Amino acid sequence: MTKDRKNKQRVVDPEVPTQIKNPDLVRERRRHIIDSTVTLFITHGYHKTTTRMIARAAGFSVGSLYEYVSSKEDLLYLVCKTIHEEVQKAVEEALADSTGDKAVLARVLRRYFKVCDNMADHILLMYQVTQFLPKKWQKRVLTNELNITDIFITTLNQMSGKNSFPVLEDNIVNLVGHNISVLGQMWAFRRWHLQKQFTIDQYTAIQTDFILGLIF
Amino acid sequence: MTKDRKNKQRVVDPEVPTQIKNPDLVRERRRHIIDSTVTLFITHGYHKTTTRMIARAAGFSVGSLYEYVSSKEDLLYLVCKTIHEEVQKAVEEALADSTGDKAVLARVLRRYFKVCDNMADHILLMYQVTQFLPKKWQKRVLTNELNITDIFITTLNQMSGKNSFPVLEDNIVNLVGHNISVLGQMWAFRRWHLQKQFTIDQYTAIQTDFILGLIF
DNA sequence: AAAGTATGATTGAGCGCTCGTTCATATATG
DNA sequence: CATATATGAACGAGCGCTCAATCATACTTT
Repeated sequence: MTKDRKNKQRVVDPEVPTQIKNPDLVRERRRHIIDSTVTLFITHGYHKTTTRMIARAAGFSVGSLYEYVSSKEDLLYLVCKTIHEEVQKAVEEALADSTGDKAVLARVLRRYFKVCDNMADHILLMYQVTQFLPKKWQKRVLTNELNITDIFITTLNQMSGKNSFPVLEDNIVNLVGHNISVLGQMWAFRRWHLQKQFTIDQYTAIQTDFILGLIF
Repeated sequence: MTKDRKNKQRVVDPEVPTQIKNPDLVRERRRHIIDSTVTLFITHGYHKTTTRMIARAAGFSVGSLYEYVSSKEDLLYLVCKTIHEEVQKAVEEALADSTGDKAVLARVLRRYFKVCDNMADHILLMYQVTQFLPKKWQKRVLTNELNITDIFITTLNQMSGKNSFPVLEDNIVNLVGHNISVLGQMWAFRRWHLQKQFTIDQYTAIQTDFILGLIF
């Protein structure tokens, strides 16, 4: 045997897998693996999900799995990144054509809370799992996570002073943006408790009053 | 010897350790172990903290460690429980003599946010780590966690209609209670980002306006 | 006081096991 | 035959946890 295991040669960039030639195949299967993994992570968490489970769920052998993904950590990164992109995209769609008056802002909020409700599992997963990423990747993902707050902040800044909107000072804008994104995500966190008392629509309605109250 | 290892006699209730006789000693050392563990969990997280690290940090051997604690999971439970009690106690103190007017509520909020700032690491740890508890214990801890929201809800209910307070409907009280506890804890979550723009005092001031705005 | 004994407390090498990862081999494709 | 892809047994690092052995101290006995 005398294999020298010392030339570890670990793949550093998580984007690049090992040896399979057909790039379309790779893309498709990676996507498939990520989807399977997300489901497993949601139900069992990161640490209790083994690579064997992942392989099985995706319909591969462990060996094949490692043709498409360079490590479990890599997979974790991909999962975080994918979920974030989905959430970000959904939020951006919800905020489309968001120049307007009070009623428009209310609609934006309604859509955003809806997104948080639909993607609750994913949002929760991101919060739980980001902490296990290596610091450098963590930063990349977390920076993105904050972007959702920033989306609201820039949106509010655009609205400020126009139509029926009062001119908002920076502090207020920042905090309102923060509160919006947080109160949405808190629905994901505390859903099971809150659902005993509110539907998502009621929650949305009251929180909207709440937020509009601060602005007007 | 011919010891029959079969009489496993595992301790079920996490409160009860194994064989050391002096109960005061046990209490004191447990406390010491828990404190050391909290620090380790905060810096490394639950899974990356090994029992060997814990023993070392507490100044024991692994063997001794297991005289005071029946398993790593047990220790996790104790950590969660302890932190929760500390937070709960701090919050209750902050809400002492909370019958009064607008100004009193404002003071209560100020105190609460202060607690969240002081105990930020602990609050964060609880959120991160509860998920690794066995389900049955999870419920016990999480139920408690929600108590903090409930403290605000009952406090608000007591204030409702008295002094300068308007009569608040149930829905509003519930949601305001929820928002208060959440916005405080969010300071712990997003401290590093928020601190770039706000001091805890500024944050408190604006959020207080925010919350009072909804009530009045 | 000295020697003997019983008991509580401490230790750390090592057991059993899990799980991420690899690689020699098999199979499919062209 | 050559090349691309798939497989899962085997590896070994690392972990939680145990327990026979050792130390420390108090209590008895002579």
